[in-house]
Amino acid sequence: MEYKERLKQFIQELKTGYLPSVSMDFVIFGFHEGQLKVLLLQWEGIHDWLLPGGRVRLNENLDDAAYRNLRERTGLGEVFLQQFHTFGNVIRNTYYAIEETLDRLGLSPEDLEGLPGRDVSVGYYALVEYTKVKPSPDLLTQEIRWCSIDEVPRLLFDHNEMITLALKTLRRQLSYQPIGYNLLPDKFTMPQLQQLYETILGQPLDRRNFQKRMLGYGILERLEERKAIGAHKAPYLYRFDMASYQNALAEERMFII
Amino acid sequence: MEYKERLKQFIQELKTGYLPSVSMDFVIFGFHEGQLKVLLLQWEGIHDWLLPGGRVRLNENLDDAAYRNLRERTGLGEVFLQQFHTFGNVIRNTYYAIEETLDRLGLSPEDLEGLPGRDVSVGYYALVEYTKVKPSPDLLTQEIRWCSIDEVPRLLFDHNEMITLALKTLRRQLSYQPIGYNLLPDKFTMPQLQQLYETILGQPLDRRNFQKRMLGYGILERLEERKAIGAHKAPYLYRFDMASYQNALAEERMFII
DNA sequence: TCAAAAGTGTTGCGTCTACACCCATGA
DNA sequence: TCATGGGTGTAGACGCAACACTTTTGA
Repeated sequence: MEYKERLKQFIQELKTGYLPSVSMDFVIFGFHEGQLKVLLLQWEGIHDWLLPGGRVRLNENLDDAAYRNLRERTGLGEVFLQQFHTFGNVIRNTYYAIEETLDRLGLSPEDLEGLPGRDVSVGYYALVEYTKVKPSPDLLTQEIRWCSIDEVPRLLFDHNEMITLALKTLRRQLSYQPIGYNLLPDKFTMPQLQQLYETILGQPLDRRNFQKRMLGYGILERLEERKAIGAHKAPYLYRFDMASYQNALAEERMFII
Repeated sequence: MEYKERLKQFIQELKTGYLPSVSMDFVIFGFHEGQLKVLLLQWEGIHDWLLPGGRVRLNENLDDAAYRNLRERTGLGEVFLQQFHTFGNVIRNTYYAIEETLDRLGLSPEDLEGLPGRDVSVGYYALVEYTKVKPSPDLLTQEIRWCSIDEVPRLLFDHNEMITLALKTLRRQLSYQPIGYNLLPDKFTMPQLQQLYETILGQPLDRRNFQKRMLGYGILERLEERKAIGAHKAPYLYRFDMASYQNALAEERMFII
């Protein structure tokens, strides 16, 4: 069985080229059609979904590994990527027992000999621009796709928990840094930005106050008009003023919503 | 040389009983005489200081390992303990080169064979009540002691960076949770609490406003008087009302200072 | 000309800040 | 009785939240 061979080869590589007992998992957020989405994938031979993950090379910095793995999955280099928690429960698998998972993969415990029985996994969350992402499956992956945040199915291992915590962190983070620009196209309208905030926070916001506050931070640059969207007044386009933006970040200014 | 033998035995244990390539380090905060302190230790044979650390047993949850290690160092069980970052740079050693450190320990690189060349280290910070701590050195440790936060010397590895980030996290955390009670004795006065906050935040606070706010949170219980401290009006004693406190935490109420 | 969405300004309330006086105590 | 520190109340500033009308556009 060719797939099984590939799998074994993959495991062999794990034993030699990567840090044992350390892995990483990614909660990759995207925003599309008014919905917050996460990137999920499916291993071959298993019909359940899980978060994309990765491992650290022997001579690679942890954060570098994160960027590398993310690039391998999404094709994106320049993204917001941040550690949010390290998960280290022995039984991180709350859905299927490990044995059952192995069985479905067509493996026996002997195949894993020499690997530590468990990983400590560093959780990262990423904010990416939905349209720029080209999900690319790897050796083990059968399918990879976006899933709306409130339609996430039961995932393998502790990955549901990871998403929950990542979202919680993101919401909190939103008060410290204007994160929006990672999730939106270069040029966007104020209603789009507001919708993003409302989606992440899960609550409606006052249109006028929102605009006032956002402009008050002095990190947005207004461009010319934009028409298009139907029978309404055309909203302005904005762009993040990166200089002021970096400045604000450096000063650790608060962005309370 | 007996010490070297112990060291080798210790390393042997590492190879078999613990997760390879994962370690943890602790920034243990205490508060005493108006100063914020951290617990530092010194390895035998090396005159430099470093943070207490630990490793994870093969079958042990990460957080359990943290509590175990902390207990082994401080004798304390019930403390505030929280992950703040995972450090994974290949060269986490910014002071001495690893070789030099080995040399001072009387080891050669061969002694480490079989161990991965580097660790990913999960940083935890702890808030403990200064007077309750009984620092207990381990096999490798020569001395262990409290050090005022602004007199921390250059530490081995990336441990200075860890303290900096832990403190930053603590300051930020202070706005989300009233952390004070972990650092103070059961009964404390308002000026004591204020001093704690001022010390952690590194800025003076208005006495009246501070008291108003703290009482406003409804998590403090006022007790009878207290005399003692010199030729002044005796301040009230307070105690955290644990029920309301837990309640407030659960609601994720903000505690802005 | 109407419906739907976007742009903008003002008012009021509540909250935080700044500030001063009285009280208790030991020397 | 005085110096030192602790307890408390109030007035003003500020910021945020609530809110309504006008503009644009396509149907």
